[in-house]
Amino acid sequence: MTVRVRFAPSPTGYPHIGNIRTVVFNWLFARQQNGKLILRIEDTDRSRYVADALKVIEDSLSWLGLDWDEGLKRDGGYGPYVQSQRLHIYREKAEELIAKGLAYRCNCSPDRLEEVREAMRARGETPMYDGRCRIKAAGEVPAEELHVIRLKVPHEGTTTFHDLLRGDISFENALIDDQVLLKSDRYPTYHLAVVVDDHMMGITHVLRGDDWIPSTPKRIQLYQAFGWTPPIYIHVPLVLGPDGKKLGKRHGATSVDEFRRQGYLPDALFNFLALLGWAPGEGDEQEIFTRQELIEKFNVHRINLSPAVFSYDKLDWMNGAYIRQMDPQELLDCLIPFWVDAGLIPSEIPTELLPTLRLLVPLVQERLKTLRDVIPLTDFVFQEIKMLPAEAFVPKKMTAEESIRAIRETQRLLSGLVQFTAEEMEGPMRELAKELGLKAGQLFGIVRNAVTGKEVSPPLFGSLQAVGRERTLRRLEQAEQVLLASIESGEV
RNA sequence: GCCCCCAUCGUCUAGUCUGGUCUAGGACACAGGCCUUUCAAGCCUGGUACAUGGGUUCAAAUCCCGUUGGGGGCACCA
Repeated sequence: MTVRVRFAPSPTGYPHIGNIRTVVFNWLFARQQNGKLILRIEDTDRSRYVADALKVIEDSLSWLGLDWDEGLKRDGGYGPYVQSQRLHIYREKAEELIAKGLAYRCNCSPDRLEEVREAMRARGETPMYDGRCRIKAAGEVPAEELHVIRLKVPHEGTTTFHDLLRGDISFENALIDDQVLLKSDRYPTYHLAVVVDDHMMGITHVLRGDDWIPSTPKRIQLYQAFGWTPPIYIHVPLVLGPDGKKLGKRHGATSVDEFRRQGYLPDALFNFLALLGWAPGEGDEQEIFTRQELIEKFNVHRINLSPAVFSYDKLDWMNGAYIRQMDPQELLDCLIPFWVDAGLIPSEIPTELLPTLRLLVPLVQERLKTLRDVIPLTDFVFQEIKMLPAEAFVPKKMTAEESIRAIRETQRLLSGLVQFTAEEMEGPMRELAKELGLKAGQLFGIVRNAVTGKEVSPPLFGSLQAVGRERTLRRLEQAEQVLLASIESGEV
């Protein structure tokens, strides 16, 4: 039997990282089993429809490398894969259940339903439909009138389903609501559509968040009403925010697109997500895996049962690890859009700028946790800096006069270099420190603070080379002016 | 309120099925050190966990029950 799994988002928002982790599991399972991943769009809620959600869903999945075999834009013979294009099927199936006496029309008003639920809540009972229309004679609620169709769930007995990871899970039928199958706008609810589609599309395994467990018995009741065999259920634990609650919009930047914009690499995010709630085990202590390794090692039976908190710290570390192992040219290509977005370089990159960019890459590579980190790390190369206050140019155990002398000697040295490169300047600068009776760190610190405008920067000489001789000398000059002014005003 | 799921370091986890090799292993984060022009990276060292009570057993992180704690669900949303 070919494994067929699906991811069925609804275009009511942008895919967030919790749902995507579940897609990662589905994808891994499908790839490993040589099965198919189907992407189906569940757009049956017209009131919450978000116009560009579909495109963002597609882009997010593609960006993460989560390709699907069938579904949206990829026909596999089971289409259409967009539920709003299958309305006639759901209507037909709902009517079929009415004909079999397993469903009924209900014209209770939303207000009345709310009253009923409220009263039950007040009595400490599980709020559900009281079945007023369930006992009406066939035809009492005319098909032409505004109404919904509900499933007639038995009041006696229990409904049990098997979860691959947790074993049998049972629910009292008396606590299962007479679920609405077809809404008054003639669109199906999730419950009807998902059962009909999963069955008709030959879905073999349903891997989804365990927040769906409580509604699964409704699904089972429907399968029984239709006389179909349910798929194998694999409920995976939820992804929690740092506060221990189900990860969602309230946790801020959780959409896949935001991770992209923040400078996370798709491979790193994928690797991280795969390890959230799953581990290879058997003594395997590896953390960084290629996709191929993940596909080979993945095992649904090893998915954890308890929810996992999403750790930005660990993701940052992993992203940094991926960045460090990148080829410099590849990293440069990834970095350029971030420089452009920050307005540091034009989108049409002048060729004379390329050597500078190439020079910068090895300087920042091991310092980046995210691609976006490159902006604060290198902005001084592309734009004018704000001079630091005089104190920044006077290291401990030094006077302003000594600093001025150090700056002047540095200027002299740098102006005299034949080639303004990191290799050319390092030796002489170390010599200079010695001559001035300074530690290398003291002299370099002054220069760093003057030229980069920061106390933390990439390696100094490469930074100077990137800034260029002319601007380096000018900034040193400005630092000197700051020092002179402070001496005059008696600050230092 | 009712129903369901879950329970090893702060976090992600290995170990649990097939009790002994676990004075509980790894990773992230944290602390200290080395390296060092800053910051990183790298290397070394350190602290921190089997929720709790009762069983079963020669022996329990591992099996059973209760308790507690956490999470989720109870729509004409998915």
